[in-house]
Amino acid sequence: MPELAEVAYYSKQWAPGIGQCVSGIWINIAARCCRSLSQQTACRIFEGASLFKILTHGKRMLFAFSDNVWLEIHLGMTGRLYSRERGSDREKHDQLVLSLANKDLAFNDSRQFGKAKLHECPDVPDWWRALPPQPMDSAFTPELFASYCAGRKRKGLKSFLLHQEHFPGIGNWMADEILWQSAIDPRRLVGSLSSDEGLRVYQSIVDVSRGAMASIAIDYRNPPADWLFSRRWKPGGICPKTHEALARDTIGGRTTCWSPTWQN
DNA sequence: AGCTCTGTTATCTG
DNA sequence: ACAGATAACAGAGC
Repeated sequence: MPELAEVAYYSKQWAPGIGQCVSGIWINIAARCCRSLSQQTACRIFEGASLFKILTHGKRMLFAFSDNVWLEIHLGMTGRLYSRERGSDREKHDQLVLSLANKDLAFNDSRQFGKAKLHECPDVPDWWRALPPQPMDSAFTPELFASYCAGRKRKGLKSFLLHQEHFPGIGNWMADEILWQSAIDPRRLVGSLSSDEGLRVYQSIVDVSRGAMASIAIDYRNPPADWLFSRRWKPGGICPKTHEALARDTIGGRTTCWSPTWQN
């Protein structure tokens, strides 16, 4: 489920815990997504620590606690975060629950493809600072995009857009949306783009990222109704541009939805 | 019963 | 070196 804006949305679900002290922690230690944690270490590290800041970057989340504690969470395919009343029953597929003064903060992940990891350091970890600009940031410029393209000319466009080192937060539906909005066939190679087409893709990356942040990230409301978004999920969808049937196929190893005559 | 899936990683092949 | 295909992870939904 979670791409850029979904991750931002879920990260905020833990905001009710800001300013509160950790009084207990439960870990599903058998779960793959918690394999780097130990109950004992977590209890020691979180002793007396309080949550004070929530950071997100692409599909990554970082929760800052006092006492040099940082909890990194990646939601994988099915991860979600919840805030519940203190003492609520654990739910199916809960993997980690932090008990605070009056809230329980839960990381729930049915498929366990996500990841929870602890860091101990006085300030924001170096690797976090070194992450590339997010696609909605002003530092994500046409020149930066062009430099990414320059090194990947023989790469398929669809899988290129899914590269987190270049486009942090972009996932499968966003990549399809970007190519649909820029009217480019997802089967094209990066090196085949004209400079005008490259600029269109760049602009759509920015527009889709900002549009998702302005809708999904706020309250999980859908992006604008004229996006591909609402039509892409099931076979039989109709392209809002051409009113013709959308195509579905596996491109770059991922299910891809596009509009054959609109995108070329 | 069998197939799919908004993610990532390792491995094999060309 | 690069790029694509495939499998693996583990569960839910259709």
